[in-house]
Amino acid sequence: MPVMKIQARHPWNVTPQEAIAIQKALCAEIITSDALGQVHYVAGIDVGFEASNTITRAAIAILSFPELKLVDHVIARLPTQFPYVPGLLSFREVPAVLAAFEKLNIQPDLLLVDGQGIAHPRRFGIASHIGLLCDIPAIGVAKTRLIGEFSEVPNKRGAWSPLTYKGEIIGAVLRTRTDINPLYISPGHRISLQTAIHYVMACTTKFRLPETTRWAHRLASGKESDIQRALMKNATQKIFLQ
DNA sequence: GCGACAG
DNA sequence: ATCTTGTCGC
Repeated sequence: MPVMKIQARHPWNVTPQEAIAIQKALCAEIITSDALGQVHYVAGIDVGFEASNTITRAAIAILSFPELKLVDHVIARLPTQFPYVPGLLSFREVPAVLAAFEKLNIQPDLLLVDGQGIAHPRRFGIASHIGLLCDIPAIGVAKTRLIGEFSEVPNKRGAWSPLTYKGEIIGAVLRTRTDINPLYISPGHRISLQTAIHYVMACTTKFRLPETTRWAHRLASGKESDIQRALMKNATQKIFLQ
């Protein structure tokens, strides 16, 4: 039974120029201090494409926190209607993400989104956009850099270097594993950089990417066989305890 | 003008 | 993002 309904705040069938204007207007509402409660459920959000990019597929995986067990997952498919333009990623991917949100049976307390938060030319990356529209604390977790400068990160799990842009700290280059390339973390909405780093580390176990992201990625890739197995295993344990 | 450029 | 097998290394 769906538990979320997202209010439309602006159109999506817009020109790149209009999209930039929307970003500039909405970025004023982004909160980069901690405005979150207890975290019981963390969501991983990822997007993939099908049929020569004509279909956008969004996946959301909900994990219990801090156990990181998969407790819910949804997939939504929508026709793609915006091109990939660096800086305007959310206008291509978010419509499908919102459709997925409306299918969720559990409301997440924190979102880990593939892509940037405020580490964006207009401080309004996809994690900020999703966090604001859903009014849920959100963190941008990107595998590569969009903007900003940084110095080399110490080669040790948990170490990080500030990501700066025009004299401001907009994020962190975070080493989630020793000897592995770092991730680019930035607040999306209703969370500080320090707290964002804390939750990303808490969601990362033995791989480079957080478990939330890994589940969402598997879902967005279409390989659902082991996902169903994990859900069944979980359900079976619940029944066993009753 | 030239280079950079999340997914 | 996506097209895709084997393969190098811990």
